[in-house]
Amino acid sequence: MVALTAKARDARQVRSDDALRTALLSLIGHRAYDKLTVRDIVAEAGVGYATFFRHYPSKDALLDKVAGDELDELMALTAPLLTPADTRTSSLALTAHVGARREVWTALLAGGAASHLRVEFAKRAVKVARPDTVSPWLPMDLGVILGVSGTVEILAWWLRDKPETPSEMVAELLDRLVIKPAMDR
Amino acid sequence: MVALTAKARDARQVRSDDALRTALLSLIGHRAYDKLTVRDIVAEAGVGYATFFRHYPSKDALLDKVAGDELDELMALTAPLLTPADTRTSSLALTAHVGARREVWTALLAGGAASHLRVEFAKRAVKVARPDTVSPWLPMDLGVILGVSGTVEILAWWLRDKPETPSEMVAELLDRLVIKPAMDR
Amino acid sequence: MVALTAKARDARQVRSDDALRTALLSLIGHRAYDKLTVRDIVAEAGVGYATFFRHYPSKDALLDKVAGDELDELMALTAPLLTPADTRTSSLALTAHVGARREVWTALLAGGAASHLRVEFAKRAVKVARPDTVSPWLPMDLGVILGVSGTVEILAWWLRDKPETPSEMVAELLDRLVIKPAMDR
Amino acid sequence: MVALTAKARDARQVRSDDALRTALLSLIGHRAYDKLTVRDIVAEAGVGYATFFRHYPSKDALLDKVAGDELDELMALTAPLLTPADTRTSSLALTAHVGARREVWTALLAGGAASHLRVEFAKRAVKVARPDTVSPWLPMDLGVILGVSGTVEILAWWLRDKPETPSEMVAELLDRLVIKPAMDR
DNA sequence: CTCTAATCGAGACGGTACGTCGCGTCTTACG
DNA sequence: CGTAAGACGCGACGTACCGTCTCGATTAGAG
Repeated sequence: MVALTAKARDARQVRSDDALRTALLSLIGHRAYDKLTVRDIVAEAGVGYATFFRHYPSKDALLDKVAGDELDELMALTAPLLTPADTRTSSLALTAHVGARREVWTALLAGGAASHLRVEFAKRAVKVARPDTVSPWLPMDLGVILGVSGTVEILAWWLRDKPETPSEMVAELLDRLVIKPAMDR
Repeated sequence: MVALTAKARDARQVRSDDALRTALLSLIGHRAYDKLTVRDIVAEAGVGYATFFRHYPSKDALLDKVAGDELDELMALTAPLLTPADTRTSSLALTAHVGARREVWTALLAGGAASHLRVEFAKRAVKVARPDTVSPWLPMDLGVILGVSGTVEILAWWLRDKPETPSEMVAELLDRLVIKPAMDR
Repeated sequence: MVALTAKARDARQVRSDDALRTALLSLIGHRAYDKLTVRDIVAEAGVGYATFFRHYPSKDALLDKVAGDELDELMALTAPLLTPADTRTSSLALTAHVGARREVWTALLAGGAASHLRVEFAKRAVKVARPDTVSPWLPMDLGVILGVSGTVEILAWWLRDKPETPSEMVAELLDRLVIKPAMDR
Repeated sequence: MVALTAKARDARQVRSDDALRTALLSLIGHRAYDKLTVRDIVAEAGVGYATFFRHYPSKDALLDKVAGDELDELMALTAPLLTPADTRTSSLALTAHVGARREVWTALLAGGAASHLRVEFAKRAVKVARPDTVSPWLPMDLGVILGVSGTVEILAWWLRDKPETPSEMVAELLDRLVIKPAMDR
């Protein structure tokens, strides 16, 4: 049995935290992230103003947390599959997951949050990047940047402009335009 | 016959406008764009606060103007060269020009202005995009998005992380990672 | 049963409000009211700028409140005494009270606030004016105007030019020059 | 032949000056004096903005000039008639003159300019005040103040509230309520 | 009847104060 | 006795006028 050392959190804390995260995602779907105020969020969450700051030091911190969790889930699914031999499987896993959580990802990629997402995405991508996954002539840091950027742009285009496109076709585009070019030798 | 160059403006207007644009570029190099206030800009420009709004309705409008002008110059040089047959020439023209105006582009690509630049860039790119410059299997709007995004990311990486890289090598990367994949059939 | 004295307000509100009112009175003594800025007042009060507007919609509103309260107190003392038979008692009550609160009244009557005071004074005077207190040949509204105006002028002259004059003598002047002429038949 | 010594002014100056004075009087009839901007006045006058300041150092200066001229005319007519023996003649001259220039005086007495008028009026009144025109028990400066104030109030009431009242009746009120009480011994 | 200097219109400019808004802290009263 | 409600200090916003100034265009009136 594992002694759950860390933080045994008050039930109310969990409730407030959930409310805040849900409220952010809900609001970001209808309004630009930077036109959103902390007061909007707490009103939507049905939570006291000061309570927000007991959970997050700023609006950005909440966004980073929400986006970060979502990205962690995504990375856990796709990164292990990423081998030079079969990039298609990884691409498909990615688009399938995003397609399944469409609402959340639409909110994150629209409404001005995309740039925050990009940063969080890049942080995680550098951790899993291995030298053998990019071509020798391509500096690895640039490879990561382009991989993240291309992925974000394709997903945003998909969810924003062509939501009917099946995830397999998006995976194909992702593989062909972003992954493959970086692995070409 | 005198070539009446459009609007003959008061000399003071020109002076203030120049001061504002220069100030923005100068400040953006040292501080994040969104941590910049209009008051910072006018202080740097040595111009009265209200004068800012006589020239631009907002901080964003000034940035868009500055970035837009720079982009217009860039597009004028590179777009005419963009043919499917010889994309390398166009890439080289682009990186050479950016390298020549290194300070300005460094300022625009660092400091949080990159997302604004991306938007302005895309506006101009859709105007020059022709069906024969992207593959049939690639929706043209997505092609433009990825072209712009990839270009911005590579330039930002170059100027920020590897300023010593010769422009020819950057052009090679640009061509291979961004242009070619979109033209592949 | 607890006598709930109307609106039980936050202690901070009371503190800020007091500070603002005191600051206005203090500043108005040294500088013309219309040369006074809201920023001056909040600086004197040791209160944030925005806080001013959380209490009053404008500088005038604060003055009207301060002057109004002072006038309410004055009217409560003098109006009941105002009978055609014995106007002297009323006049004396008035000058005695003003003399007792000399600093406040000096501030209100000097420094350009007199015209505001006049208006507030008139509002209250019309409420207590009774037909039998002015002569038949004198329209009552004009009677009120002249009564108020004359009173204000005499008080201002007293406090500004002849502060040593005893209140009894001022009451005599007030009665003879302002009250009596309007009651003469 | 009269040698026009003084300033032989440029015809354009005279035109601009007239336009400004007329514009002020015209505007003051419809809007409160202190809600009036210099730009409003020059727009109404059809005169350039800077031109205003070539004629008057401030908005107040223009008002004082306009009001002052009007008062000079009034004083020239009424002051000579002011004798203890026959104050009625003087009162009548005053109300008759104001009635004849009704529009101008209405503008000056309404619209917040009354307090400026009061000051200018008082300046002129102290110059013509003679000891024998006020009672011994009444300090002369207070006599002047009350005379001016009462006159202004009565005129304002007349023009604002009871414009149909014949000037003779106003003169009667003025004499009985303002002049006589100050001369009573 | 011309020429020249005064005057003008137009309006940009540096300032100052306005009143609003949102932030993040801190207090207060209530349940 | 903890928490929501919200007052507060702060500081940027964008607006409105102020009074100064620069700029050509025009126009009076002296020669």
